[in-house]
Amino acid sequence: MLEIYNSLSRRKQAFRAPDSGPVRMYVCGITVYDYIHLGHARMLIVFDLVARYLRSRGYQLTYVRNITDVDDKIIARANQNGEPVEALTQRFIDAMHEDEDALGIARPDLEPRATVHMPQILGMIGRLVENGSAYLAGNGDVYFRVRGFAAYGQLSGRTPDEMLSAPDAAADVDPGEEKEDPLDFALWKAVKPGEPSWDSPWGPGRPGWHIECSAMSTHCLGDSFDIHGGGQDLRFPHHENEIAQSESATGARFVDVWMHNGFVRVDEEKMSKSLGNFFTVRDLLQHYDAEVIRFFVLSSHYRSPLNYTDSSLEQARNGLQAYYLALQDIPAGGRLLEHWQERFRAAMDDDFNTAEAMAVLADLRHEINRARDGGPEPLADLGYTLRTLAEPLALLQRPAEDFLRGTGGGVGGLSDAEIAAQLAEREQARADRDWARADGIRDALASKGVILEDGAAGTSWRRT
RNA sequence: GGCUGGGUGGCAGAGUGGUUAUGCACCGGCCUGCAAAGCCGAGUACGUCGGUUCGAUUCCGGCCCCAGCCUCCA
Repeated sequence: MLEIYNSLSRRKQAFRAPDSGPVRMYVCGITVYDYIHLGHARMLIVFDLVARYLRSRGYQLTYVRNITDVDDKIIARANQNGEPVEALTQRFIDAMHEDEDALGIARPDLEPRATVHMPQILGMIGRLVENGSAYLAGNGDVYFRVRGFAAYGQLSGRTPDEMLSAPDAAADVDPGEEKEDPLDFALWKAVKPGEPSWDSPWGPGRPGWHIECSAMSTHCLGDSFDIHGGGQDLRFPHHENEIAQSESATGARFVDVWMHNGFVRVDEEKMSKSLGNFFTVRDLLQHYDAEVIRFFVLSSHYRSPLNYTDSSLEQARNGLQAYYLALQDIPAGGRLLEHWQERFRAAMDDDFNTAEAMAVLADLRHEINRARDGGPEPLADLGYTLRTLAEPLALLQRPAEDFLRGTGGGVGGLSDAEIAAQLAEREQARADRDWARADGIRDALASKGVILEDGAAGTSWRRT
């Protein structure tokens, strides 16, 4: 039985799929004004994992992940670049897709963009104004009346009064805002010079950040849906506000299960743009295979902080390499060994505990190596089982040679042909029992990142 | 100040009221011309002070420390 930790109830709960129709999942995606970094990648990988695992468990799933393509930062960046907003966002949407593809992240079923859902956004704001949940201020902004929503604070575990007692709470109201209450937040921002705008019943302007997700998620999935995900930092205020808006507009319970992934840290500090301590996916891919990055991300539980240090990806690479070494030359065919599946499933059913699940895969790998010397379970079955179980993790799906001989992201290394030539030369040296020369060639290759292994069936090689 | 979540062996990272997590690294042995990979084996843990218990890393309480949110942020 699958259990998922629900941020709303603050405990693990048995997952209940809808009585009919697919499981509906919405995840807050990327605000596109720059290249994605490892923190974004974690979110993308985690929910890709959730989607894949749900499907592997037999659920039908509709997975929606939005793209925020209008907001303060985007506008600021576009102005800074002297570039139209649409050009900027399209550029980084393309870049995001490239990075996703590289990381083996399957596209969600729907990828709605805020700027093409203005009718839905305006419709929801209209309903909120009509039923008194929101109001038009003198400055042309439309605000949501937080005090009018009794359940406000349920997700963040704070009452409105507690929020106001924060040290800097009074500073929440920016100059130019005309809120009835400091906690109120903008649904619609009146246009300012140099900003893109859309017509609305309240005058030209653009949507606030939170409303797009309420409008697009309910538009794509219905007033109520099953899972809503995003990074930990979105829990408040973004998701709290989504609940308030959506439920005030529809009168229905918005979301069943809220999932929040933990942060990536760098030397125990949050990785973020504002701290400047981030690594973009593109930079990392220059040095490491994408699967190594995925392996690293999945090595810890999705809710735990993931600490990135200099050796993190080295460790991950060595670890992943061992799996592919075990999978090398495994006979084709085979069938799924169910007792391994049970162990794996038990781990994954426990709130997607990939760390535990990967320990099962490590044991399985060990069993494969033992089976080569004749074990109780057939090699082909063990290999097939390992690959099959790793499917929802999107790991170990390539031919072993591809991974082991891949460029590893290294630039300027030896070509396959050059390596082959060196190997032939070394074979001759070995045949001549000229060990000094053979070892010299091996050392020279090693210094260029090529590892040789002499086996019964000849010498094999791989790149580090 | 309020609210979250944490403190596990050299590093990463699960888990459990009494029995080996797992991986990487390191050490010994086997294998190898020597290596590598693999196998076999060893070692190094559970922030701190109390409490409950026959027994706590695991439950309870205090304390210390860390990270995050309370403002844009995956």
